[in-house]
Amino acid sequence: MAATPMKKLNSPSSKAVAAELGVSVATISRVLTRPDLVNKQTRDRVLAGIGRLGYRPNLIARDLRRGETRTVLVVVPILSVFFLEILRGTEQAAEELGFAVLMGNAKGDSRRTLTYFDQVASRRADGIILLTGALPPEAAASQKLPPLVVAAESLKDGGHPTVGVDHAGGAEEAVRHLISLGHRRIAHIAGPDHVLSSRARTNGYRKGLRAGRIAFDESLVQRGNFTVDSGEKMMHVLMQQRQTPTAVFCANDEMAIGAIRSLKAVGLRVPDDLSIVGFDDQEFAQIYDPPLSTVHIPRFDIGYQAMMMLHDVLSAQRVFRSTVLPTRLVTRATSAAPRKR
Amino acid sequence: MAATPMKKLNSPSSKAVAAELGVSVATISRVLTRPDLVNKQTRDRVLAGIGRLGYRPNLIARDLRRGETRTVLVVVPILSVFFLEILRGTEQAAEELGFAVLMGNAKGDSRRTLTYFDQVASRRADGIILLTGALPPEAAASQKLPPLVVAAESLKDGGHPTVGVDHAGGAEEAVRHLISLGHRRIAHIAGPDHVLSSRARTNGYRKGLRAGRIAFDESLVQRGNFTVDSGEKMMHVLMQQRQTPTAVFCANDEMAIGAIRSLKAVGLRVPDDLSIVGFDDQEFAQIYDPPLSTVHIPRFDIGYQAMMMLHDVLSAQRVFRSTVLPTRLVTRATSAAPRKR
DNA sequence: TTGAAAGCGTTACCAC
DNA sequence: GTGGTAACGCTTTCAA
Repeated sequence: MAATPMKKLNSPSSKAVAAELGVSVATISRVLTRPDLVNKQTRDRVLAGIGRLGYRPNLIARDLRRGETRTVLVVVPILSVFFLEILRGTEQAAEELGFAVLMGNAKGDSRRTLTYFDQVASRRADGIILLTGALPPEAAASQKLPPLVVAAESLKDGGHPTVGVDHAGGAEEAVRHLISLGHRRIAHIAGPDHVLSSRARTNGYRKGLRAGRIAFDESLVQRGNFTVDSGEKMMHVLMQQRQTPTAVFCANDEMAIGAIRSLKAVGLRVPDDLSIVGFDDQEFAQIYDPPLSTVHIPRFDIGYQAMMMLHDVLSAQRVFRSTVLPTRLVTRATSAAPRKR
Repeated sequence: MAATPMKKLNSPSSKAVAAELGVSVATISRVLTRPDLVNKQTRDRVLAGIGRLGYRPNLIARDLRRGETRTVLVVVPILSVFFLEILRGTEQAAEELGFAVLMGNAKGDSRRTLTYFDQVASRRADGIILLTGALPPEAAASQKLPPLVVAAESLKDGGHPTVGVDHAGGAEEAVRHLISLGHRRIAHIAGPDHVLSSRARTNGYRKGLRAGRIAFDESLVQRGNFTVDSGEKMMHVLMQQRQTPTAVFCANDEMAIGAIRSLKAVGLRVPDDLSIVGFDDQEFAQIYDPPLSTVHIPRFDIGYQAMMMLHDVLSAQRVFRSTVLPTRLVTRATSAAPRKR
């Protein structure tokens, strides 16, 4: 046990270093920011002094002077795995651009998002990446929005730069996959109707059926709420129908797992008796038993692109580039040809 | 599609507001920070003006003046689910204390941790919560450490304030649980030897055996590396022994799942044929089929306590309080009495 | 190539 | 109760 490691760290100011070395503070600053402007001799002397004295420029003072923080705020609706990989992407891009990333958690409360808008109004960050899907209603009206990029939801929010995901396309691909395996009675456990991505996935489901010339059958779609439990329940409902499905496309991975659980409970096996496909490709999808066929969302890219786009917004005056990223079907062990009768 | 929502937001300075209202900047500042010091009439007038003009104090300037940022930096070794709940706890405490939380990702590179130390040397944050388990070797030597709390690993790093977890206690409880069910041949799939928490869990395992008067049998412990695959492999090894175990205590949940997978592959059932207990209580543990018996780590509390402790460190000069938080066994569906012979 | 000095937008001390 | 003003530590003209 050391004596007192918690030394109050009094890193010196540029003034102190300047005095010590007999140069001006301007020179110190230049050595750090525009070294080419200063004579090699003095430069080396200053550099040495900085090292010896352990000088660190006060970034707060620099930010104040420069009027920018080179920091962005990423606001997530809730702290969940889903956003982790997005965050990684944002971080990566931020690092490349020399930005720092601050994370804000709205905790499902749109008013908390407003608090974060305030952070940039207060100059703690230069801009915001919104992963909350929608602008808080209170803000939508306001004229004074911070530099903003909306990501992960392909909402049409009146022309903000957006990084979206092709939910419909992914859903369609999943259904086509099932069809190509030979399925005809393909059910759908949908997500909440008010979630835009959820709606898009249902649209994709219908489009997939149409492509396979399969009539849409209302009794084959049930609506869950993205939880394992709701998936389990809806699967149960589906199995009560007169004609049971041979495959189910679920709007997310949790519900897919619920569906499988429901099937296992009555002694049915996946994919032997029924095929299941999820959506999201969450981490547990490949760990699960059996490993889940699902639609992969390019989460890293979402984060990366959003950061890059925000950077554009920040440097240029106004940018309207928006992107929709493609999804990708990952076939694992829960989808197979239907049982022959 | 609106015309141009990306208005450059020119929030006015206190000087501008002061001029507009015919008061001094000092008054503006006081209204915001010590409202009791100013006459109710002027206060109301200023407040109204602030609202009308959309004034936001520049926090950067305030920080510079005050010499603190009321921001802490949480450094995670990697961006994984495990740290999510810890972060939630830190955030909660930070909010209660009026602090902001910045997250840094060391990406498994101890030198990157040093970069984050620099952030506080540069006054972007007041202190650091280290979730990386250990101080970077380069820093351990240095005298100039930032205000620091080490969390989630109960390392003895020369007297830094620490929020630890009782890994050994949790492991012991898991083993006692297995014993109480009637198991006698209890194997252990350990984690990497260089990870302190992993060693502590193995110690707990031995302690549990001792408590049950069961002789330690070296052939019953295999070392994995915390991945699903390693768990699978080690379980396979275990089943090659002359005398196979009836239960296995795994040092984390991933390896527990690997173990179960290995068993299923050879037609053995959990918990009918073998009991499995994991450690960590990750999210997927309760989703898995069958739901995993495991040792819960109070992640939220770790984060919460660490933030509170850092606050202490920041306000008092030097504090040496350290805490070890208890774990809790969660029995789900992978542990049961051994098969009768 | 270097230094002096004016700010950046606050806060807090000192007068009044 | 309120105003004037000197810092906080930096960057960036402008002169020399």
